[in-house]
Amino acid sequence: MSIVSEIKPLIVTELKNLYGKEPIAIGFQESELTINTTKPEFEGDYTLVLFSFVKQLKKPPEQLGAEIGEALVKANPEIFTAHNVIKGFLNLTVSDKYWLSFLVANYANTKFGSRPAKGQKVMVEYSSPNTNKPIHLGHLRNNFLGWSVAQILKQSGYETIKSCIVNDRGIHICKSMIAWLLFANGATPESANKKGDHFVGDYYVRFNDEYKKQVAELIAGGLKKEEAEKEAPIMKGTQQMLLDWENGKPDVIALWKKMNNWVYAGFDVTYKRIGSDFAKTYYESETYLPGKRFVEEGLKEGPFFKKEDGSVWIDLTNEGLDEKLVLRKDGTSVYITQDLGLAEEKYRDFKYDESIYVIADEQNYHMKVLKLILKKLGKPYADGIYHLSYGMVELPSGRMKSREGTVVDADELIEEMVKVAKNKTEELGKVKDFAEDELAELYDTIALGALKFFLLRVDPKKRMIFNPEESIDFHGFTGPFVQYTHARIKSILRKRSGVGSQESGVGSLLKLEKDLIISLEQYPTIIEQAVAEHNPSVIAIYVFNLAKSFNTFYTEHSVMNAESEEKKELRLQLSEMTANVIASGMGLLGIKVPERM
RNA sequence: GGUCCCGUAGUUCAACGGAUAGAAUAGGCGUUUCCUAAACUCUAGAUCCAAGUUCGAUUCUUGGCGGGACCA
Repeated sequence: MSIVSEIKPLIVTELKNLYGKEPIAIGFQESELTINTTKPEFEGDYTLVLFSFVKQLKKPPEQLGAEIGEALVKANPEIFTAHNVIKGFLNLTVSDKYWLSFLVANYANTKFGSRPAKGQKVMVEYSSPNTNKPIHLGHLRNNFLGWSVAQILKQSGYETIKSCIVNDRGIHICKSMIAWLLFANGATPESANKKGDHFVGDYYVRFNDEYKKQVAELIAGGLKKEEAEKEAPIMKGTQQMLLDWENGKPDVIALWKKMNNWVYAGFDVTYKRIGSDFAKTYYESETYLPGKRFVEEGLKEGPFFKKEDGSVWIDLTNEGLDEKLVLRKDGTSVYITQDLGLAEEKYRDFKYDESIYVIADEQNYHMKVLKLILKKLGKPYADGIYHLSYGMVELPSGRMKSREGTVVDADELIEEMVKVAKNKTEELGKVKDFAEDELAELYDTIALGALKFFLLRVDPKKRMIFNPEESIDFHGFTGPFVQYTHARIKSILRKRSGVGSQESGVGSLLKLEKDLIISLEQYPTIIEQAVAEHNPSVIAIYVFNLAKSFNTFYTEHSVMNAESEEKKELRLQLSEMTANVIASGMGLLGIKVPERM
């Protein structure tokens, strides 16, 4: 229960008491009330916007505000101590007593903001890599988002199932395979001393180089560009390999398994490092056939229909879209075919209430179609499908392009960040007594904290720009800033001797103390917002503001050398609760907070 | 050709239709015999354009201009 949700019914009650009998006022709804935190330049804590009542009650806002304010203070002296009206805004001051009792009740509660189980199941599908290349920056945004959203839901009382669909089949992996056959001479990740995903990715690049070369040669030999692209031997070989794969040719299957396993071994290392985990992993090689069956079954009952050439379609013109192809004329599946099958399979496996797909916004149309088709088929789980659409990560120079070699590799980026964390830490020299493994852990915590915070602090829906230089910054609106605040608080708390009394015995609060409590009090509301919007950035922004609020307080007022024992106790409670909320909020983002740094 | 998304300080991001549009960073001025200066304080700086709805528009509507994505 937050203060705002506590205030609202009180206001409704007073509105009814004051104006309920007037014929014009039919009813006052909590949902119609606009309550904001009061802007710092005005006196008060929370503000009721009066304009919506002005018309209804035909009273000037000043009079209206005065009447409501007076009635509220009179009826709830424990909560409100003062009010004032400026223009159309009623500013209410909440009593220090209220804030103090809130603090005493919650400062030691490390679960503050968590909710009891709701009995609802949510699947979160995220990460979903291709097996032909290593994880890059764009995947990182996906991974961090998916993990964080799942964590936020989990702490809000939902049962969550994290899943991943691996795109392990198709032309792309065949390209890596054929390049390996042609150029590797039997090399392996071990023999090349390379991470498996990078190793396989290199052959994908190698394929493209060779392909380009062959195309150029053919064009020089007189072929048109289109023909050359079709006729290049390496491409023909790849297409043959894809057919062989579908027909289950043993040596192709064996090679495919071998190379995919190299990739998985590489992915595992990265996943472990960034903290991604999955309760269930699906593989496209296993879901594309059920996808076809799914369509074939739907064909019997409509709404799928077959055209003369044998291709299968669904008509979405009534929904404002076109006819969509769901099975090619040769019976092979298209992208959406396997997604239909997978949706069915996921529901059968877990009977979810909601199924979140963390997928880039270039798939908006695709996901819309997927949901529409399932709805049209009358699937009970269709409404529960939610596309968590996120914007692409771009470089200052524009979109990352693998062909131009501008893709930011995840492993390299993390290494780079760790290096910067190490240099900076050594330069400051605050943890010289740390053992080597403690140091390594700290560098990882800071590096990943910076990276995760950077990618999660922006509204997922928005495209974002990654500037390599700025992103590595550890100052300002960054993960390390928040981590540092936490470490400083912990440093204070370590100095505390014994257990303080529950009641601090302080009667009133200073401005900065109160600001901090108000900020702390908003944490549960912020989580609710993050849940409703499927948006971790509100937590990142909140936790940053909280840290800033503490830092301002910290420089102004001493905790251990407070003016009195009572003040000291109060500030210890404030510090402890701030540390708890920071740790909790950062935890929701998948970011660790150090005891020292 | 059709559908969708986005335009806010130099830059990267905020702002349920609410008060003088917030931060961070880069720039300028300061703070360390006192709990960690990866911090804090002060300063300067922005809503793409034009209409409309509204007591009130960065937010909603329409039309431009600019950028991006997708579909056939």
